[in-house]
Amino acid sequence: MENQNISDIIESYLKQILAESQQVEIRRAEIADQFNVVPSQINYVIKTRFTIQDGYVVQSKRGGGGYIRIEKVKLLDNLDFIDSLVTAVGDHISRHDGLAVVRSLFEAGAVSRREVNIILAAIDKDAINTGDRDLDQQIRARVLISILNHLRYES
Amino acid sequence: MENQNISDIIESYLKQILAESQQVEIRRAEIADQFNVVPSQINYVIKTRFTIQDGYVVQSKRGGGGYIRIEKVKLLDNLDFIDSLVTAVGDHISRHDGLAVVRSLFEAGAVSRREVNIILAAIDKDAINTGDRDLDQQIRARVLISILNHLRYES
DNA sequence: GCTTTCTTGACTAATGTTGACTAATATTAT
DNA sequence: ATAATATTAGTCAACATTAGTCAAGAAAGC
Repeated sequence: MENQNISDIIESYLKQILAESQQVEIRRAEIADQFNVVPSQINYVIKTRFTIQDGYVVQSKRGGGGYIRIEKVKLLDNLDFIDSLVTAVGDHISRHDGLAVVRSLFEAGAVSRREVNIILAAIDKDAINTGDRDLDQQIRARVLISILNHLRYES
Repeated sequence: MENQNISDIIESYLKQILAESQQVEIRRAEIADQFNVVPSQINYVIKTRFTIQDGYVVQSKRGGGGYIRIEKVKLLDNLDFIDSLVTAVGDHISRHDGLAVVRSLFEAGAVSRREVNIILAAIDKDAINTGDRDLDQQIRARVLISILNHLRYES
């Protein structure tokens, strides 16, 4: 209770709203003003406390009428499995190893055969081909992890 | 939740009409007046929210009796649907336009909601993020086209 | 002390709004 | 018919309004 930093307080404030509502939509500058912090601190709070691992999905829009929307999502019970695959992918991955990850997903029943083909198309060598082999593997890793993260919850 | 900006409001207004009618025909100045904006804002709304990727075709005429007509097109009727999307994607595509393409796929019944999420995850900004925006758009285009091509074989 | 987390602000990016100018089409005058 | 004028829509660039990124420094934990 004591010695709470401002990020924790903002986190609590948002989660209090989310306890009664499926989602919360804010104007960044407004909340920053309300808690007397710089706007970018709101990004920090969201980035550190409202991740997909925590069960939150965040959307935003800039410009007039812009907003940040935090949505609470239902996490599936495959979390440990997804975690292990995310770890396996790491920050770069070859096509061959990527294939193995996707095959694991299929064998675990996490994705259908059609979905396998979509994922494979996304990480295909013709799709991701910058001419820089190392960069390709990094992009492939990010694409795969992004997909894995979306398989954590039902939308 | 509130649509704060006027462009969203005008978009909603037009789409509400399009929900019950195949097309809507407006006089630009009239709508601009109705929503208290400058006429060119109507062009902005149409350009950003009623693209072919979104499944709309826009025709207009100037001069006396001029009009802007927005027509909702049935993508399923188009046998070369995937082709048209591939063309629309081109050799580079923004996240915004990519989203529209995926939405079209879904509305055409070419992919399920689950598959939509997988594809969106694959072309997400966190997934494809080399630090070079141009390169990102190129990769996003290739990934999308790779997926589109695989969908062509499956269906 | 060293490491991690938090705070801050300068800079960047995306999106929306406005108005001056241009272009196309229709109507009217000659 | 042709030219002049009126009536529409289109383009573009400046400006406004939001959110995002990043890195430096401060504070807290160990």
